[in-house]
Amino acid sequence: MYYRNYIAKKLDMESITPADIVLPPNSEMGDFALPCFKLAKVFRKSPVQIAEELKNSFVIDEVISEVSAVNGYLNFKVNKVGLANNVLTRIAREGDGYGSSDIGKGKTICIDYSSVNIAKPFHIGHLSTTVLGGSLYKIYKFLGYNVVGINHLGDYGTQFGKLICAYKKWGNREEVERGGIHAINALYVRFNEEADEKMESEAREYFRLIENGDKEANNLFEWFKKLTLDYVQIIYDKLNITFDSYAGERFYTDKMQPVIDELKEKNILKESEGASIVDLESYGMPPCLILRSDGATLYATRDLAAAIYRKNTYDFYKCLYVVAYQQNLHFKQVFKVLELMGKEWAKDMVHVAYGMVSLEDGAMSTRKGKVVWLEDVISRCVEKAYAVIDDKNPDLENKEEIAKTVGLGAVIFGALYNNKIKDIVFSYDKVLSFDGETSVYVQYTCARANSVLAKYGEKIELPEAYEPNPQEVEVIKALAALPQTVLDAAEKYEPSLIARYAVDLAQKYNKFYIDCRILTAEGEAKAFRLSLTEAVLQTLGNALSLLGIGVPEKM
RNA sequence: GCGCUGUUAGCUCAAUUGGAUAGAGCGUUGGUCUACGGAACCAAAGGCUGGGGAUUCGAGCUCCUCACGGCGCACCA
Repeated sequence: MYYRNYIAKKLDMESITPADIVLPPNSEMGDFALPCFKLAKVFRKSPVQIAEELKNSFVIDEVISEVSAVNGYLNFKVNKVGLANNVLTRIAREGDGYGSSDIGKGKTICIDYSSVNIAKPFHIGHLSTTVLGGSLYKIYKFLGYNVVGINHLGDYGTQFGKLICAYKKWGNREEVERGGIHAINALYVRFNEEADEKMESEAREYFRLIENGDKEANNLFEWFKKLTLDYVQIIYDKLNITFDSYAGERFYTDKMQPVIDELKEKNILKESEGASIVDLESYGMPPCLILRSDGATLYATRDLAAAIYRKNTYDFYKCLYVVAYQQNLHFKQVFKVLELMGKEWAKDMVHVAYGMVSLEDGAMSTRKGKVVWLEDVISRCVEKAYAVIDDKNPDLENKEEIAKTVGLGAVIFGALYNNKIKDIVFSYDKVLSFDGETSVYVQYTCARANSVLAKYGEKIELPEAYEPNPQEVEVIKALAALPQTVLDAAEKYEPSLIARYAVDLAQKYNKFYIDCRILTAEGEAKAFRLSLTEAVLQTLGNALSLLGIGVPEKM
């Protein structure tokens, strides 16, 4: 942004703002450019002529070293010595904080993500919300926001009555202790396969018992809940995911009545076919169901209560829901109802929607056993990483640790590399591929950089007057782009921008690395290239850590 | 039927939000190889950006329309 501001200021014209300064397609043309087409109307001259005139009146200085006019574009080249110095000193000074900011100071962002269901194991479909939310959490923290990570547990509903019913009929304590969450899930699956009308009604009764505080039913439920949370915690630890609140659906049991009262009071609630709804027809949406005809609350009721509770508790600046696009309509309805209730903060609610995961032979189905468990994906990636390390670098210490960093990186990176809205067809071939645009490529680049620095082993001093060659400039420019990339990722709720940034920087460094000797270079070139290497290592590490991915020194 | 969303190289995806010659990875073909780590690098081939229209000096991006896929549309979450 610095250069854009500088150029715009220097041009000193009302109709030119820093946002008008663009980047040329390649750096031979220049480092920045001003398209003069819009100015053509203002000045009633051809863009070519305007560019030419601007070029002639522009005074070269110590920041901008060259100006040229090409086909209606005014192209600028910046002084590379200054550029390199600014970027490299800044990275050295800011270290792990390079790319961070304080724009979020004093603002709170709530992020609802992962939101596991009690008694259901993690499958590959839960990966997106978990790593997307986890990364947004880190990104906003990095930008100075106060962040509240919320795991909105799925801990309410008749399925828990079914589960208790199944457990009482077929289960026993040792089996569940031994089999953990998969044993619980098996009971639930069996219920859905075998239950008759009698069991269904028993299940409804058990659910009522939970609701009414029955001791036995609640003890069982709490036990299932604990087993689930212990189980997911292991996965969260591996994925570098943290939460500040586990207030789930049940937490809002006693917070829905006030919402219903408020809706009535504000005359928004309507009777329809025996149920209570908020009519959204004039907004082109189906009605939002608040109470079933039997008086029971619904999904939307709880989400309304949760939103209001979060606003009251955290006074958020924004409240994000990292949930698949399947629920687009649901969130549109809930947000609209909040607006109709007169909550001016309804505009701060954001549904961060992402694409669906399916398998190569179609949609996943727990009932049919067509499911890929996340823990299996993780262990296969780690095993593969171990095998490759063992093959290429058998004498390495901490091979297990490194394999974890590499394998888990691949799992996370694979889920974050593309635009979140794209659907994903899961395939083991893809997650287990460690070539090309992957976290492994980025980590490998870091390992190389580390290796160079370790061989040199002395303190590195950045030379002040070194004129970088074109390949070095490419790396410098890529390095400079991290702060803006982090801001963009936050603004668009899109961690993939950071993942792509990391690959881009790694590619540029690798190109430089192949063509330019570092340790055998002479004098200033050597010192500069070592500084560059240090900066790349630091910056790649910062980028990956925003995704929850670590960087091994060797691999 | 209505709404949301997607469609870019053989495959998986980018494209600085309307700018210059649409770029990467995988795959294919050919090359770099006694090294600062080959999990790398270079080169070639591969495109009417799903079709058609409109707006604009300029459209992969905006608008209209059609086609194909995904998701959703009242008592599940």
